[in-house]
Amino acid sequence: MTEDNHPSAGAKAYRAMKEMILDGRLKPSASYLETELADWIGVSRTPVREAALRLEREGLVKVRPRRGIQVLPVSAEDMNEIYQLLSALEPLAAQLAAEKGLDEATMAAMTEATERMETALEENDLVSWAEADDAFHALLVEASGNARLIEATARYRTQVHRARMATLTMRPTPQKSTEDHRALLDCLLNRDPEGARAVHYAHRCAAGEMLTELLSRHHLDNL
Amino acid sequence: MTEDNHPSAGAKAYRAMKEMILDGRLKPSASYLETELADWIGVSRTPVREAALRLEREGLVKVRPRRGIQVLPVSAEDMNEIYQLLSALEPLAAQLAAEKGLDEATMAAMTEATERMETALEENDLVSWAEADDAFHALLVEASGNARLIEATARYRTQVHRARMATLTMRPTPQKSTEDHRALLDCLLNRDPEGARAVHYAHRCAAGEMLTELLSRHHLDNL
DNA sequence: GTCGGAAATAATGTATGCATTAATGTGTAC
DNA sequence: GTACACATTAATGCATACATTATTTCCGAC
Repeated sequence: MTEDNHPSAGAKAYRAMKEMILDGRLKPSASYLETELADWIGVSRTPVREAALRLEREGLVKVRPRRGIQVLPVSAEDMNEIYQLLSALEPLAAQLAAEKGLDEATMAAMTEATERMETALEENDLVSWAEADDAFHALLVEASGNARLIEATARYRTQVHRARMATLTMRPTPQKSTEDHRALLDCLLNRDPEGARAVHYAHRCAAGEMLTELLSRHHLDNL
Repeated sequence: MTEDNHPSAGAKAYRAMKEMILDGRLKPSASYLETELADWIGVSRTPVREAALRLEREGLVKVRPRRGIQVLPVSAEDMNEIYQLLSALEPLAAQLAAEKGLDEATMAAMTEATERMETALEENDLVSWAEADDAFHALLVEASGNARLIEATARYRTQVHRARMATLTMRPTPQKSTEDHRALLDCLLNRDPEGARAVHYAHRCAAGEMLTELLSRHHLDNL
């Protein structure tokens, strides 16, 4: 049957389903049966069910009794909620990271991510820019050292990713955004917690407003 | 408005396990087998496993392959992490609630909770005080209208509850804390988002420092 | 006597079958 | 013709059986 059983089937189902949602193979608002997904992934219903429950907790799907596992569309209102949260959480991460100080590896990685954003901006390579931006934010939260904070922000990453990708070409050139990252990095290196918090809070609020405005203006309510 | 009134075995297992952790029938640091819990609750392993995975996601237990489901002790460091998060999340809730304005029912309920805190303080009834305090915070977050914010804070409620109960008799009389609530309520009624945020942020920071200091001073690392 | 390896045991992870339940379609009655 | 009810069908939720794997114990060799 399944010859590829080295990683656990539960993790396989989770990753497969998440990936399928992310790349659009499972369409927003559409519903899928447990059996259907199980066949498709190559595992039984149990791990699929497990994964569905987990994805439901993460807000990506809704399991509706007898009506299938529905991929939840991300609305402008959802992104507004998420950005409100991230505008509280990430500045906290920035503050904590500045208080603790960055270790060598993190410092290098964040500097590198910032430079990648700057060069991508010059070359107008928006996809590379977004990737570097994602990496920067992930590193920042990691650097806070607060495991629960890391976990909480990770939960929203895929949804933010969907929205960001959809709006990448509509948004203005991320000049200011890139400068914000450089400014935050300076605060981190100078061990200035209050500055880091303030800079990143402003950054997040601006990003959130820009994104939700874009989404509602373009009626992107089904990401 | 938790509609988890299903007679389903899954919900039953979840509630039973959470309750057993909360009231100490399942002891911190101890491990329990899936079969054991299933027999004890009166369902099969499947819903127990489901509940265990959910509780692991909530940080209450850790499922360790072949070593059972371990009830995680809450350490001073854990409470520090949680209070850092809540110090970011709840002030946001206060701000959003003040921006939106409270509906009649919420306004009444929060006013009532505040009054209960005040009378409980006069009568030195710490348990009632803590209950009213919990209710106030829950109402505040609900009033933010941000579903993800509500969900995120709910996740830490049981752990905070454990720590608060353990330290209830050690802490100084919550005079200042009660006054803070009254001040926050005024900000909410006056529709003062910035004030609400600031007042509640200060409140949360103070509460967090007090609690973690108490926990580490009394070496309460196994709640 | 101690260390290493192999086998047995026990607990998890997965699959499957069964029963419950909700949804839909058809038939009959008004 | 429409509405309501009953029956059929199909999908989930749960339980149980099975397979996988890790841990521990025992035996043998050095």
